[in-house]
Amino acid sequence: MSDELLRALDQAGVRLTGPRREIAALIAKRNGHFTAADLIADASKRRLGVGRATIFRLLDLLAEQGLVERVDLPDGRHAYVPCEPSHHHHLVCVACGAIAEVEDCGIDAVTAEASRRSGFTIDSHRLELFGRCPNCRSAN
Amino acid sequence: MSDELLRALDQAGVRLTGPRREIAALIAKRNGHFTAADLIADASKRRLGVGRATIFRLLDLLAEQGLVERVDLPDGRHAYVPCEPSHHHHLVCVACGAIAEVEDCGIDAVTAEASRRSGFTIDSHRLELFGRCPNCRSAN
DNA sequence: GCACACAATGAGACCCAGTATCAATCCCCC
DNA sequence: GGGGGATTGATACTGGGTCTCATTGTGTGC
Ligand SMILES: [Zn+2]
Ligand SMILES: [Zn+2]
Ligand SMILES: [Zn+2]
Ligand SMILES: [Zn+2]
Repeated sequence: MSDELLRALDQAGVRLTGPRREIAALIAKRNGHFTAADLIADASKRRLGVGRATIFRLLDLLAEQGLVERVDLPDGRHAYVPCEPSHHHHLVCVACGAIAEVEDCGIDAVTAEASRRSGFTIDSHRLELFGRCPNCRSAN
Repeated sequence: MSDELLRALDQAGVRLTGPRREIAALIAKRNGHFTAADLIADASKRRLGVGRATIFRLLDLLAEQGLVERVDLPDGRHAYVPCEPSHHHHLVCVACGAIAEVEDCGIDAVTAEASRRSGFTIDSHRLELFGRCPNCRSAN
């Protein structure tokens, strides 16, 4: 479950403290995207004594390591998605929050063309796809 | 300058009030992206009596009409970009905030392929490109 | 041009995400 | 097992954005 996250953190030379283990477990138990507020609520519901600040700090750490990625939802909320530390994008179900990963984004051609026309150099890009997962589509 | 915004609002059946005209003028005077806080600062600097709430309300309205688009900066801030109400994306200079528009995003193929593999239906997408404009690149 | 119904405004309180601070505590390595 | 530096949590704080509501301003029909 959360072993994967913990192993990756350990590998990166991060101390595996009690609170971090507990938060990692909370993340592992979630599916789809989640917000910091979700984790804070989870933690308080289970009366783990972890503070808000610690949760934000761990999320920053995980994001740095690419183990989690920030997604900006269409409504402006900031959410996180657990993911592989390689370049890819996310397909977000707007109904239930389920996530699918898009491995090869294939927009290098798009960025190259945009760069040529505009004269900008392009350092990075962000692509998010929003729709409905198979479950939510049929449940409709 | 701001006539374009005002005309579009009028066309949409929105009341052209004094505060809205003033805020539209502030937006027209900006170039590149701006945040709500920027506009609030502008307004207070010129001692226009417009309230914070009015600025947020107009931004929502403009966004609804597609006259302005929300951009999530890499650092998580929410900014706005004045733009045409047609599908397109933005190329944002991370150094000075300059904006270029990418007319044809050309990622329909990407979304179609992602949809096929994942079983999701895709309603919308968001693509943002970050880099440096020609000025900032040479100024380096 | 005038009055009226109703949308819009602004002041302020309010809420929530995220950050800063700092003394107490905990890991990890020796 | 001990020591030193990283981590933690309580708390205060900031800043973005929303809500409320009494007051004002707009467009409209006459
Ligand atoms: Zn779904
Ligand atoms: Zn990509
Ligand atoms: Zn620039
Ligand atoms: Zn597009």
